[in-house]
Amino acid sequence: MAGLAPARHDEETGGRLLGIGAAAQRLGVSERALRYYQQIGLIVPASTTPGGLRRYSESDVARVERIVELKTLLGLNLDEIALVLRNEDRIAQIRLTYHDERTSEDERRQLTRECLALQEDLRATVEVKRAALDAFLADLNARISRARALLADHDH
Amino acid sequence: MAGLAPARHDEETGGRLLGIGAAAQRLGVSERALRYYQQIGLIVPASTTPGGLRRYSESDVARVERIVELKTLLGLNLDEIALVLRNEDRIAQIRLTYHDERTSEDERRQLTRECLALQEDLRATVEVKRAALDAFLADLNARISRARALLADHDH
DNA sequence: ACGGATCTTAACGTCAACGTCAGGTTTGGG
DNA sequence: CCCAAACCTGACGTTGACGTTAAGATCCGT
Repeated sequence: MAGLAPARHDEETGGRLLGIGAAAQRLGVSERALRYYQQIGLIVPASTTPGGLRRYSESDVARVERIVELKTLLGLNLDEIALVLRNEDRIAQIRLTYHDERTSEDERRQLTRECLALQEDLRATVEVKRAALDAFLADLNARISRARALLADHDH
Repeated sequence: MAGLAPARHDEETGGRLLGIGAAAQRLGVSERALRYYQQIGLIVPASTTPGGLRRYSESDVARVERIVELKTLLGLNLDEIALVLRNEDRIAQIRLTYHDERTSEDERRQLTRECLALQEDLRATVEVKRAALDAFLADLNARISRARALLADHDH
């Protein structure tokens, strides 16, 4: 089974669904943002009431948290985030298909390779960013050392 | 003597100045962006022709490179970038007037300390980002390892 | 079955960071 | 001196990611 993976299917949502207001508050984003994310296909609430009100599950919340992370941390725009999420959805689907009896050995290997390639692609871009950030930090530290030297010199 | 904002000593520009077109092409930004950066006070070209054409020095180019770096790498907006650059200009100016008789010891120490604080503040935010990025990478690597394990298992 | 909080869609507004003309000016090579 | 290329200054347009009403529907506790 999935260890810590959010492979939660909505059969297991246990009734603890959030309205859009509560979800927005917990996430620290606006209701408008949640509707907008849905509008552009980033997320669909786990269910809706017969009257049409959005109900968000915990995995929905986690998904939005990921959206925010990808946005603030990696600086991706919503189109790029859509790509990443689609990849991850694909991976989840592959994992499901993988355990299906009707899936052949060859198919499974193929799917796993595809999944691996997608993840490694993302890792490559992230590592480029990390390297650049390290260089930036090194430069910054050098500047700080020089300023410190100036100070120490003056305090003689 | 235009000693207002840009404290770069371009005595040694050796005539190798770039027009806005060449500068933009080398930097991979638009001419409009360069004019806009000037408009909001991020950069002033090293000189202008008597007719009013902008001429960019190598240090101007370097400055714009820094702007782009701060933008793409740290995700700062132009207002925040203005803050960082002004701080760095200040440090450069302090370094230049280091042996100026008219600056008192106390003044120098105060300025240096102030700049140091600002730099360390920037470093703090950058390091937070770096830590988050590392966590992100670790998670990604874990996912990749699991996928690899799946593959190896199947290749048995 | 009612009323107030919560939510709906639709539509227009906003802001940063430029893009894109239009119409006139400057420059550098021949 | 001439002219095409490069450049200038406004001024208005665009795009992404929402913010903000407006006018009405839905949910839920009593």
